[in-house]
Amino acid sequence: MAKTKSDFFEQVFQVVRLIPKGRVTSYGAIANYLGAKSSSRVVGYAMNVAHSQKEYIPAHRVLNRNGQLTGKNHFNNPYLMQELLEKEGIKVENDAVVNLKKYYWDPVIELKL
DNA sequence: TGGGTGACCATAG
DNA sequence: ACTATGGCCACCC
Repeated sequence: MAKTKSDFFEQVFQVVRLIPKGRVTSYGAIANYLGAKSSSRVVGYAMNVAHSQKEYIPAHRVLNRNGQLTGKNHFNNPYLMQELLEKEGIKVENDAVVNLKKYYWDPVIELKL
């Protein structure tokens, strides 16, 4: 692993990129996957700079524990996040994912070290 | 070095 | 049901 000042962010981006199309996960799940010591806030912080990354980060697939599109405000257009999700077959209403349990993708379970 | 901030989460009243 | 608060930990100045 290349040692960078933001090695943590890279790991977060890596996991986010691994999220299958049509699936979503939560900040807490990613934080838990990287290690319980990591707080979910840091994951959100990583997403904040995600748009600045060279690689495309499907940040629209990352939601909070409640399934709400809390980060939509950080997209170029607030509607973009919802549209991207619906484009992948995920229904979104009132800034929240419908049937979250059905689309939920937990890296701890799916990637299972 | 230290304080402020945050796209979160859980608990308490 | 809602708001308030603390904890969490990496990043930026």
